[in-house]
Formats: sequence, C-alpha cells, structure tokens
Amino acid sequence: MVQKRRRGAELEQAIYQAALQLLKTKGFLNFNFADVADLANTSKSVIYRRWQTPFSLAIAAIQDKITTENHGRTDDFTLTGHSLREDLLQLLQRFIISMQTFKDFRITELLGEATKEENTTIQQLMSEGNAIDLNALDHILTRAKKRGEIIKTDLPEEIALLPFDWLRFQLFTNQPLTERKLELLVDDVLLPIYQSKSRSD
Amino acid sequence: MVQKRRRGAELEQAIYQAALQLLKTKGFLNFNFADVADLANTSKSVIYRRWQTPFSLAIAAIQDKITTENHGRTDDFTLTGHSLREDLLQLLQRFIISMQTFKDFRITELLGEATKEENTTIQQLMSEGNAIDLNALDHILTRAKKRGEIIKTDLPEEIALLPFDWLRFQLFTNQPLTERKLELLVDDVLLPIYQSKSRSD
DNA sequence: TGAATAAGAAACTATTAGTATCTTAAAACG
DNA sequence: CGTTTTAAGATACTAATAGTTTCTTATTCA
Repeated sequence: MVQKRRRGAELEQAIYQAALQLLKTKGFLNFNFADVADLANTSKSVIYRRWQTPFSLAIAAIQDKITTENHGRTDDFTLTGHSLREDLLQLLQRFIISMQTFKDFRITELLGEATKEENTTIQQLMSEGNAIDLNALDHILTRAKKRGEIIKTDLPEEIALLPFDWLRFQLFTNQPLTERKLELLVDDVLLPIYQSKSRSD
Repeated sequence: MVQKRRRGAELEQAIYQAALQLLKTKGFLNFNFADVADLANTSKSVIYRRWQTPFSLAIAAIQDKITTENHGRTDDFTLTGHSLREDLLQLLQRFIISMQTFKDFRITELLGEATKEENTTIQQLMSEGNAIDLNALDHILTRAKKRGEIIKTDLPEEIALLPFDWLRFQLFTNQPLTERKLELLVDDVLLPIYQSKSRSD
C-alpha cells in the first residue's frame, strides 16, 4: 500500500517524534519498540536496527530534543533584576522551565529503570546545564557584591548547586513547584547563605 | 518431596525475606513473583493469592522491614551535642543511616515505576519519619536559642525539610554522601539559615 | 540502467506473566 | 479422634510480547 519510503535522518526524526510522544502520554513504563514503530508508521525491524533497547532510544530522543532546542538555556542570559533577590528568582524560574522537558518525558521512570552506567548517562544529561547555571549564579553573586548586597561569592560547588538540586528533588517526587516555594527558597535559604559571614572571617 | 508446609505469618515472613533479598541483589527491575517463589521455596500461586503485583509485594516487604526495625528512628532521641553544629551533625548522621534501608532496596527503581497513586504510597513511606525529624530539628533549634546561638526557630515546613530533601536527592542520584558534604550542608547552609535575621525583624 | 542499500511487512520463536486445576498437609471443629 | 475446611504447593495451560529472521521492494548511487 505504502509507496513512499522515508530513510536516514528524515526517518530518524519521525521515530524520535513518535518516541517522545509515547513517553509523554504513556511513560517509559509501557514504552516499547512496537508502539513506536506503529506511531511512526514504520516497522519494528527498522527500530531494532538502530537501537539496542527502548532505554537507549528514549535517551536518544530526549537528547535530540534538548540539543535542538537547547532547552531554554543560554550563556548570554541577560540579567534584568535590580537586586540579588530579583536576579535569583529570575534564574530559578528559567531553571524550572528548562527542567520541564524532563518532567514532560517522565525522566524519573527512566532514572529508576536505569542501570548504574545508564544512570550516569541521565545524570550527565540533566547536569549538562550545570556549568551554565553555576556560571549564571556566579555572575549574579558578583553583581550583588558590587552592589554591596552580599559578602560571600566563592561557594563550594556542592553548595552552589543546592538550589538546583532541591528544585530537581521537588520535580522527582512530583511535588508542586509553586511561586511560594520559590520565594521561600530565595528568602529563607539562599539570601541568608549568600549574605552570611564567611567562616574564615 | 517436601513434607512440612509453612503457612500464615511464618510463610509470609519467608516471602518477605526472599523479596527483600531479591530487591537488594537484582533490583525492582527484574523483580518478579516467580523468582520470589523460588527463593522462598514456595509456589507462584501462593504469592499471587496474597499480592496483586510485584510492586505491592515489594512495598509490603519494605514496609514490614521498616516497621519491625523502626529503621533507627525514635522520638526519644537524646541530644548529646554541646553546640547547634554538633546537634545538627548528629541528627543528620542518624537520618542518613535511616535512609540506608531505602537505598539498599533500590527505592528509586520503585519510585520510577510507580503510578501516581502508588507513588504517593512510597512518598508516605519515606516521609513517615518526617514528623519525627522535624520534631527533633525543632528541639535542636530551641536548645540553640536557649544557648543564645541563634535567632530563628519557627521555620516554614518546606524550609525545615530542606536538609532532609537534599540528602534524599543525593541518595536518589547515587551521589556519595561524604562527611565533607554533611559539614558543608551544616556550616554553609543550615547555620547561616538558622542564624540569619528574620524577615520580619 | 544495474547494483547496493536499507525500509517495510510478515512470520516465527522463546520467554514469561498470569490463571486454573488438582492434590494433600495442616488446622479447625464436632 | 475422625471429619471437614482451609490453604499450600505442584503442574499445566493461555495469552501476550519481546526479539529475531526472512523476504520483498523502494530508493539511492555508481
């Protein structure tokens, strides 16, 4: 019946789209090659030729989505806040949006199923933006210091990552990320940390 | 061949033990009734009669383990620290130990596979100790206030839970929980938060 | 235009989750 | 103490599906 045959990149994109849609609607639990093939209007064997496991296809599809969209993160992020507080809220808002992709495709289900080494893959995928976020945070703190708002700037990486980790945890455990929570994080946690005296002082 | 037949609670315990061992060694991924039956020296049908899904068996087994062991948490936890810092480190050390059970049985795999409502079950399981921990933290902060060490005591629940959430996140993402991290958490995060001025001041 | 490549269809195999049936040990009961 | 009831345990069966293989043919490329 079908005359036209897609191949190469075109076909691959169709498979990725189908995979992403299925991840969104049915989750990684019940994610299988047969369904992807059906939805992409291709054949199981085509999928099997390219990917070893549903897991690797899922990762590839998400990876592709992220790299093409850069999921909202850029280094040349312009800060418009007039205070440390405003800058932080802005950064974290942006972070939440960028995490939405992971939430949409139910990354937690993947994380759970992943073996140790596959887990590392997801870890990398998620923390790929870390460098950018850490950089942005550093930039924000430097600005604040110039304004005379804060004392601390050079934070240990673990501590600098804490707000991002905490937000990811909320996401993983399906807890809602409300505006209130974000403000509590900034006002009751981050500002006190950044404005506290250094131990060495 | 087999003459003796176990039943009731005795049999159930054998099944739980087998289930826990399998969760530990092979994870919830590849956790199935057949293996449990084999290891417990019983029959598949016995398992099917009692539990609907491998998921519910896994939860029941972990639940059982925790309730019988109380996983190291008690309300009458005696604080021996001579400073807020010491008290906090002590509390968090204890928390990490109590989380070990979840790590051992690869709770993340369960979390990922869980449906929304099943997820709630796990959430409850994990946060069952929250009340105890929050209480302990409150106690610690009150002691510190009496000593004149801090300013803040009545924290919003979300903020009070932050250290526990952060530690859980490290666990979920298989990041090592080193002594260094714990000290960073206390020195660079918690103490500044607890010792910072209230917004209303 | 002919050869090489890869898509797509379909059939086949093996595994396994879940169910059903039957026998009999263990407990309950009179 | 003998009879009835309950539930354990063994085994066989069914249905679904993951993964493989084979074959045909559209598409590309020389």
